[in-house]
Amino acid sequence: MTMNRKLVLPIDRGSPLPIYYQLKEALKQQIESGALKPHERVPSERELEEAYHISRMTARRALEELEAEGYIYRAQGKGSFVAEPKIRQGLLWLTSFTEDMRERGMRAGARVLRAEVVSDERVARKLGIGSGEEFVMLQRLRLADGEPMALETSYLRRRFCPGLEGHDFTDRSLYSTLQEEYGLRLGRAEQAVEAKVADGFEAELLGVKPGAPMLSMERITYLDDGQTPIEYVRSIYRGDRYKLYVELKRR
Amino acid sequence: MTMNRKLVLPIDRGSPLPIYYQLKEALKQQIESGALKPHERVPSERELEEAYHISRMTARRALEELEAEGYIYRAQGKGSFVAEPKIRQGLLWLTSFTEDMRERGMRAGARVLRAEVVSDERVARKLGIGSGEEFVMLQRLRLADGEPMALETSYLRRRFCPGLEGHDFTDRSLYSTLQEEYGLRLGRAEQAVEAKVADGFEAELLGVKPGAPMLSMERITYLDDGQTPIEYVRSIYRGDRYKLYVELKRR
DNA sequence: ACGTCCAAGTGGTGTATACCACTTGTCGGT
DNA sequence: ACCGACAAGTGGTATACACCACTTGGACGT
Repeated sequence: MTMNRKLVLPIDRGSPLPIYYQLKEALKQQIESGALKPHERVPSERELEEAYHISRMTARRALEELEAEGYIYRAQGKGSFVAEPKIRQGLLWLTSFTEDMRERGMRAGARVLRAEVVSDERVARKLGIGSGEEFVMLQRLRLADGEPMALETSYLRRRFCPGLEGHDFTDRSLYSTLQEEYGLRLGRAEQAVEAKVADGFEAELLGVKPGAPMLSMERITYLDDGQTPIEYVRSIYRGDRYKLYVELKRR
Repeated sequence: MTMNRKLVLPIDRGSPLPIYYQLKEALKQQIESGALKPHERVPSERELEEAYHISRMTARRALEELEAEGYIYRAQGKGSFVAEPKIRQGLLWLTSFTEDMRERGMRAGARVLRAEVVSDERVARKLGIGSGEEFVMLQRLRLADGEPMALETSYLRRRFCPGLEGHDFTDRSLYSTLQEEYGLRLGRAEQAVEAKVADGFEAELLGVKPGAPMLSMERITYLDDGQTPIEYVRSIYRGDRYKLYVELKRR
């Protein structure tokens, strides 16, 4: 194809956003919208260089990042091509239950079981903080499309979010409340995933039989400074409704 | 610190390996050996430039890749620093069982249960290829420190590795055999993780009770062109011995 | 003694250039 | 008709340079 419909992508040299980033996002949008189809050729480094009057290294950087994010694949001597739509990554990203369900095409909901101030030595130890500290403990039955999906128990350090226990989290995202009401921005988390079987309490709440397979997750969340622990969560998901999807790369 | 013990890393300009790669691997080795400790400063881009008479962009590329692999973290205006091991170990990579167990500090082993040529329509459909294609099916009981850990069933496209079924994979890594004997380099994989309970067959082999919790994984592996499927694997891990540790980042 | 400012050092972005390895199609000779 | 050589185009590596944003610590003034 030499017809080369030019794809007039909006690159703004005055923007505070880097050029390679603007170019990357523009191409990404072209791919996600379907304007560029899987296995279709994407402009080469030198074509981009000429089209936007940028240096090849800048064009290259945009393409490199698109490759790293799985949007395109590249082959020496051949060119760069649109990759097949990948499975959305459930692992790797720190998201709330609400965001997770939306990505899976389901509607998130909750039934608040407990919301109170507690002290808990075990939790304090997990977070590596003094055992005297108080937590806001929030236990919710999480629903997806109205059906039970998971039992989620969060412990938040009260000194960072006093009064949190007074909010109603039936229809409200915990993470957006932390951000908007308390100015707390989350940065990263350490999560452990393991298989369990449902005990009587969990089975009753989640509508499965005792002994049914469950995915159990334990998470420690840190603020965006990367080192201040803010939350400990233990979640148990129905094994028949919940899978994790991961894209793995070779090191 | 200006004392600057020089860390004479071996960089060979005549080598077919790229300079940035040699530098990256050398620094990686320094970190893994403990010569560079967590949160310790690693040489800056300009220091590396001068020390090895390479350009800054080359030094930069080595550091960028180390950051992407979780070995270091970088901060504008401050420098580059060694990351804590748990960060690195929490990043998921496409690895073999052998490599995974080594990271966990255990010794990997295997008992080969089946190694034969088969056709399987369901597997072909998973890989998105023609249903007539033959596979080399390899089923192994995987051991960690001599104890059963997982049951692993791999299907490899026979046209890419004819005769693979003749090898003995008791002590041999499947992935290194693919690389060394057939020149097949793996690039990426899509993996699904879910909770299951052990059936009678699995329980017997793995030494757990029927109904015990298990982590089940399904993986499709692609060659390093990013689009040619080469392998379908189904693994089932003992829930009492195997957990996933993941480092989550905020998007 | 205290604060302000600034220079030096760091990583981040961008340009311009060169050569290499690999793929593909074409032109030309046999 | 075949095949080899070659040119053109692609991504991969490397150099050298310039300027920016940000952090830190020390010099300087008050």
